[in-house]
Amino acid sequence: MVTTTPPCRQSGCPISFSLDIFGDRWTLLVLRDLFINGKRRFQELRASDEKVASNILADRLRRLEADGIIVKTRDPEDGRKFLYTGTDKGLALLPVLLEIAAWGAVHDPDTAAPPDFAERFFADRAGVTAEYLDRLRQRTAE
Amino acid sequence: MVTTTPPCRQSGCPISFSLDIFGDRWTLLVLRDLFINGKRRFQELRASDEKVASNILADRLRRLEADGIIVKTRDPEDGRKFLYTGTDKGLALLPVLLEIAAWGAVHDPDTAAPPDFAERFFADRAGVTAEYLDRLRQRTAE
DNA sequence: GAATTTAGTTGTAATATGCAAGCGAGTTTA
DNA sequence: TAAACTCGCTTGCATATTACAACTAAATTC
Repeated sequence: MVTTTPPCRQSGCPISFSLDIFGDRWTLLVLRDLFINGKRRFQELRASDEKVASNILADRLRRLEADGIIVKTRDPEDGRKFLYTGTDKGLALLPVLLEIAAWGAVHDPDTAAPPDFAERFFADRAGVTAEYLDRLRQRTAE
Repeated sequence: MVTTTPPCRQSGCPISFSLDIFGDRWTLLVLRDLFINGKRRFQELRASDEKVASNILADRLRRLEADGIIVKTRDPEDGRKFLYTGTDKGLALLPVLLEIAAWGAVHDPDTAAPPDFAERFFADRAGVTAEYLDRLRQRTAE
């Protein structure tokens, strides 16, 4: 079985604290799919380009819920499915995700990001972030 | 030996690209010590609160240099030592580090971050980032 | 030139991840 | 109402990564 115990480095450093939660190879990709790509269900998350293993995905979703970053609810339209939704604490990570995306867009010569994304983001971080947040809220309200 | 081959997920996603470079348990902590805590040498980096193993640290420094994020030079004052210094590409990650730090500072009840750090950062991201960058430049110019 | 410091490497054990197969609960079909 | 089908996982096992301790080569100091 996949462990659920965090590394627990506990040095008091806020970066160390954050990385104990999402400083691994998969967690931020899951949050990207949830918060930027608008995915909400297990199978949707599995279908990401990076092909996360189902046991790893299950483990990360469990941790994220335990850390209060997402909540898990049954899909009212199909009782087999669950919906994963970001909490306020989780959505507060959107600026982190976009900052990482902007750096990658600038430094990856083969990026698939929209051509003007990084430029727009650096010119108006708050505005672009709010834009992505609105888009997410619209989709999760459907 | 510790491998040096990156995961190479290559999906075109800028977040995935970035995480291939620093999406592991140690790389961002190394960059924190270099860019925020002003450390420059192997032993200084080893002495971090999180106690990174020497083989892991050596591997991460090697990768960061290969990815053009830091450069390694001999210390002119002591030929046994090397100095690790951020490139422009590397220093462009400072906003990522500070964004992560701000989130951690807000959500860690036991944070050791300065009490007003997150508040100041959210009020003026560019200003606070420039402040940290100046502080770093001063120290590396010594 | 002997002792010390620095920046690592090497071997081995522990831990995390990747992959394929399977399973139980809920849903659809007949 | 029962069989077949989804969905969200779990399990077992192989591989990859990390942790820990000991050791080494090069440069410096005494």
